[in-house]
Amino acid sequence: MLDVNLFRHDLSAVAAGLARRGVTLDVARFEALERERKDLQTRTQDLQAKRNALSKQIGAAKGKGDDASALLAEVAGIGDETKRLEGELDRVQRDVRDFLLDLPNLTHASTPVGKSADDNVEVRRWGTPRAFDFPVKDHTDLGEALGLLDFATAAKLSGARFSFLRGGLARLHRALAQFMLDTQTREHGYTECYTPYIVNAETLVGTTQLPKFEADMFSVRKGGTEGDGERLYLISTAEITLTNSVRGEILPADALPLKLTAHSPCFRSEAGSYGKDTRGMIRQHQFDKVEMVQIVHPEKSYDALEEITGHAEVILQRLELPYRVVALCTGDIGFASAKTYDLEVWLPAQNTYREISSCSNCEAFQARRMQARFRNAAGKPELVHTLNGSGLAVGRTLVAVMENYQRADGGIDVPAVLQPYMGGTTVLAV
RNA sequence: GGAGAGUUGGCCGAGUGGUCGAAGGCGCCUGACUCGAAAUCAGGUAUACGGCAACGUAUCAAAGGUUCGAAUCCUUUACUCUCCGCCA
Repeated sequence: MLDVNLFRHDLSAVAAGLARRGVTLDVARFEALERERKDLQTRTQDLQAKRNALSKQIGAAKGKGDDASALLAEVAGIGDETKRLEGELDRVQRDVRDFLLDLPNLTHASTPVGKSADDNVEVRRWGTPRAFDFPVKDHTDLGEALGLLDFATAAKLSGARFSFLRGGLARLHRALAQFMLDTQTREHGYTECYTPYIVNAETLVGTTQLPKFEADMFSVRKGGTEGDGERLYLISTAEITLTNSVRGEILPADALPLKLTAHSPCFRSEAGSYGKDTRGMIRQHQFDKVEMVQIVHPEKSYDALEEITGHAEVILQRLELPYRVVALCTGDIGFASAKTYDLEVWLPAQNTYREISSCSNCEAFQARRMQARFRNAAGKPELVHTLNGSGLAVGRTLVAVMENYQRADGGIDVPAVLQPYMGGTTVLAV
């Protein structure tokens, strides 16, 4: 959520900022809402002040044993009018909030301006795609031929866009997650967390999945589908739980930066993505991810973005997977982010780089929704900045390992850094 | 699932209808004292919104209700704790 004071003081600047994203700000609507809010607030508060003053006099009079009936007569009628105004004020304040909740973050000056993913800007490349002297297979063919990847069984159990792994591939999947977590916790100073996978609506508002993106979430009801209990949601990323862990908190300054990581499943309904990446494990309703979150001092957040991106890159480097870093343009960047780097890994079967990590600086956008603050040098609460980055998406990393490490005989070599996690296994053999 | 007790400021804790945004303590900040520190003493110390300001309004888990007036009374919800049951 953007700062309402920015709207009040420099509406045209906000409109210009949002225009960079291709979002048109309804200036007239905001101005109308604000006018109404101001008018209602002034009138309501005047009336409340009058009522409070009279009520105090009644109290004082009764305390002295005086007759208060004249005062009571005077205050009669104020009550109903106050209540009516309070209701209207409440309504218009909700409208203002809803208006703000619907708008994306302003992008950072360094975020390239563009309309779509085509306008993203490559920042750097690492590694050289391997030259194959045999026809490459994609991970689906490789996995199914090995009998380790089974989409038919997954479909029987759950439907499309789920996968069922067996044997060495299931273990390789686990090895990847372990390796990622170990690297981030031992070498980069993150605290490992285990978090709930089911969260309430308020949590999702904090990290901006609600109210705008409910269609992308899976939800359940307390008390079963028949119940009318509270609706809860399956997390689409551990960013949700890690970031919301500081919701409503005022952190001491020396608690920053707070660096958290978690390995979790992620559940995405991906409504509207039909037809894209229908084959294989690229786009699934359920996948695992190791997520990194940093809660930082506002002045440090852009340094932290470079750092967190580097932390994700280390994983790909250790796995010796070629990748490139892309700065997302204003037309492709996420709702809450001011600046985002995507890491794209080389997939030989697709002969292209595909997203495997996304590292974002949300500045105070999430913090404002969450009221996540720290006590600054002046002793005053100030909003923190929040960052998140995948370190990495485990399922897509598995895909990248399978395709980049495939052998002519259809087997898959185990990357050296993963072998200790695989009991010394060096190859998933035919 | 059943029974009971709770939820007040950064923290502890008082407050059962009126001048209570809230006693007292701790912590923190400023000043005095000191060569300096400790101790002591004095003052200060929530957040948001409106207003140039004075000041006003709201907030005592959340929502609703009663009342001229609610931290205080009523209803519902959430959470915490204790005991019983069940369970990995």
